[in-house]
Amino acid sequence: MKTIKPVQIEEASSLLKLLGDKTRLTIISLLLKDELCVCELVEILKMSQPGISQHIKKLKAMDLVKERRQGQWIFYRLNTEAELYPLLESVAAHLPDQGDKLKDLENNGLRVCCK
Amino acid sequence: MKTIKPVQIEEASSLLKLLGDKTRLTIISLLLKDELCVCELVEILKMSQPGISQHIKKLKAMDLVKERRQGQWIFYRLNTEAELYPLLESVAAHLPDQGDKLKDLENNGLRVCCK
DNA sequence: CGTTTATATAATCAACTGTTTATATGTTAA
DNA sequence: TTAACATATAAACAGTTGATTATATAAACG
Repeated sequence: MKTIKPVQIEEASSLLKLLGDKTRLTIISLLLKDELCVCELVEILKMSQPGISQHIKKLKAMDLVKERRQGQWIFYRLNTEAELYPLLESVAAHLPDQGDKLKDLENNGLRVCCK
Repeated sequence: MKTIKPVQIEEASSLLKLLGDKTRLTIISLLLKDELCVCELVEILKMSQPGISQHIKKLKAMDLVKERRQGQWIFYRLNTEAELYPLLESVAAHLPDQGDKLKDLENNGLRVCCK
């Protein structure tokens, strides 16, 4: 059994509010499998590009994701060193695997490769 | 390591949205220690009685709490058999203990005893 | 009965949220 | 430099939310 360092209720509720949105929670569970760029998320979530960017912005504001620019793309990944990451991880452990969504994307030739 | 039965992202995000409110998250963490009635929560959270009732109503709608009437009071407790309880419990494990709040209440003679 | 206490519901409202379209920034390649 | 692509930001807007006050329901008790 791993020891858990508690977080303040205020911080916890802020994180949970972010996760309490279907789109963002899906983004998080996808990032759990692999880093992704905005255009890939647009395809998977069938949502406008600015919509995705807005969600990413909120996740960044809570220090939950890191970015890595590669050419014209910006790849986002979970920040495993975030103070709230352990809580995020505990939540994620209850979510269904999203690997199939990435496979679908790849099969449709929409995966941004060249990493 | 306990096996986790995954829940749909839709359900999970609904629960997390509920928990993503400071007041409700505090209520949940208090109920983790003991059952409580509305008037006790009003004292602890310094909020209007209808405000508390509205939050309780939302928690009930998600089957997260059970109630037990005793005279004029209605005591609420967590429903440990709820489908989403395991996720709730995982989240709660990261929250600070709220035992002191109940102690304070007791010391001020505001605890509804006679249980 | 009427009064007090506890809780629920209704109505209201300001603030916030998630989305969209339009536009700006920035990188790549012709 | 210009065109194409990826992402960010701005503005707008409908829908939701968390709170309050006012009122209703219900139990306890004189």
